[in-house]
Amino acid sequence: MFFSLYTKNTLSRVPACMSSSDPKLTALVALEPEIRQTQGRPTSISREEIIDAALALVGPHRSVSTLSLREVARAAGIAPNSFYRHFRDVDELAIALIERAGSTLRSIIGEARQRVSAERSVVQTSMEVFMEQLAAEHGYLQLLLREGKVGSTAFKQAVEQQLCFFERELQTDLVRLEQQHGHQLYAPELVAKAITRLVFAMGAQSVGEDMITQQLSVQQTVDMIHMIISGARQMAKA
Amino acid sequence: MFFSLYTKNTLSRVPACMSSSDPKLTALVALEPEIRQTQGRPTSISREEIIDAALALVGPHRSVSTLSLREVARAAGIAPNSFYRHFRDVDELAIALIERAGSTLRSIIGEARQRVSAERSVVQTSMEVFMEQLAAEHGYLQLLLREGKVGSTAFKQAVEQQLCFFERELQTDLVRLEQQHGHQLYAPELVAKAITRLVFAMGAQSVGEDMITQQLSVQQTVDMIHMIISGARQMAKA
DNA sequence: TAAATTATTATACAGATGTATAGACAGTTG
DNA sequence: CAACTGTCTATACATCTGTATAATAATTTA
Repeated sequence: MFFSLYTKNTLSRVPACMSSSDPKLTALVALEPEIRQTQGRPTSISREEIIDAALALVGPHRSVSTLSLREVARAAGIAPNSFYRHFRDVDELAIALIERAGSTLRSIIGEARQRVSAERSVVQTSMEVFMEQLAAEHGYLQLLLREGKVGSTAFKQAVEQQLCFFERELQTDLVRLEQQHGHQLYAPELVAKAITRLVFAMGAQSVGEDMITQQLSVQQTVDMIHMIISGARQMAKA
Repeated sequence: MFFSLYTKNTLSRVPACMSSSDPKLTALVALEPEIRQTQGRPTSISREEIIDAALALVGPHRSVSTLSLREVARAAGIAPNSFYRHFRDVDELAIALIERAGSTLRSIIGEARQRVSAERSVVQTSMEVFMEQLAAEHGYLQLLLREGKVGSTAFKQAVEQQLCFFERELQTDLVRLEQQHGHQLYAPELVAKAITRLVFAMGAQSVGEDMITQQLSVQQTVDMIHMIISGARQMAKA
């Protein structure tokens, strides 16, 4: 009787709604054949499950580029060679990981935007969403922050795209709120960019720290943001 | 006749003046015995030369954590086991790399600060120095930016410490200059921190970009810094 | 001179890695 | 039923890794 050495382990799945729908983003990575094969043995494991396994392997600190093919295959419960049926190499897996992290965060941010539309402070809400995602166990944000610095140009572009998305949303919200309060901002696109970068930098620093240290970072960041906004108002008057 | 397999390759040295002199910093890494051994065979290769070799290996993108002991030893022209005479493992080497990058950059910036004492803008000069270093072929700045995001907790702490040094020096400069101009800053330590993080974030983004894109980033960053300072002045009045 | 001490070396070994090869499995199509 | 086809597995191999061991080289000390 046949007994496989590779037993598939159970891994947490992400909801299907989190899959990418952005044409530019999916164009970056190698497409998975959408059409099911009409002949031959069906795949026992999906591309997504390998991504899940890899995602579980890269902890809060580890870089995707340090993943080995055998390691991922082991975690996914398949033979090392079966990996090739889904990805050309580990780099292709890494791109897929980034793509998924980006698209997932997009959908999350989309939901968060509706919270902002209430009377709550943009700054406060944005920070909350950011810290939530930073602390989230799936680690998508941490992955983005990490690979943007290390990986190839493709990695960095993927991260940069996400940051620009943040900025654009923040800018429109800022302009709207300032008008409501009778203020005006100097170079609102720069304000949004400064805030975004600052938040990401401060967030990346405080990852893995204890609760009170994180809260201190949040408070510091909020103060910094107030400086920026106050300065931008001042410069608009001049 | 004896013939060594490992031939020492020539590598660019850095001036001796760039070695660290900060007590807190050297306490972090394993101390190199300052006192020359009174007995036994002298070391044929110095700790610094191994660091040079490793620095040459990690290019603009590669992370220090991907270096292998044998690889470094090969590049330094020594036997793999000789590595242990200088470092416990590769992680310790990595810390030393970060430490050197930080101390080197601070000495460079220290020199640049004297340029500032003329009538030129602090902000403008600081940014110029920063971008110079980002483009410099030794890659110290890129190393700092990279390892802060990727490596283990020890790496991150080492980078964090370097950033704190930057902040402290910037803070004293800011306070002094503001007093000279009859201004006052709200929470100068926060101002210094915000500027430092922002500059590093913007710099990390524009690394590898073309000249005009980089110059745009510089201008944007300068504007951002002006916002922060203007805001901090405003908040000091209130 | 010889002894002591330390740095460095060559050799070796167990484990991990990427991948090539050939065959076993599970479906579809005739 | 028997081909066909694509997926998976087991095995194997060359390479690289970190490190243990023992021997050698170079210097100081007695």
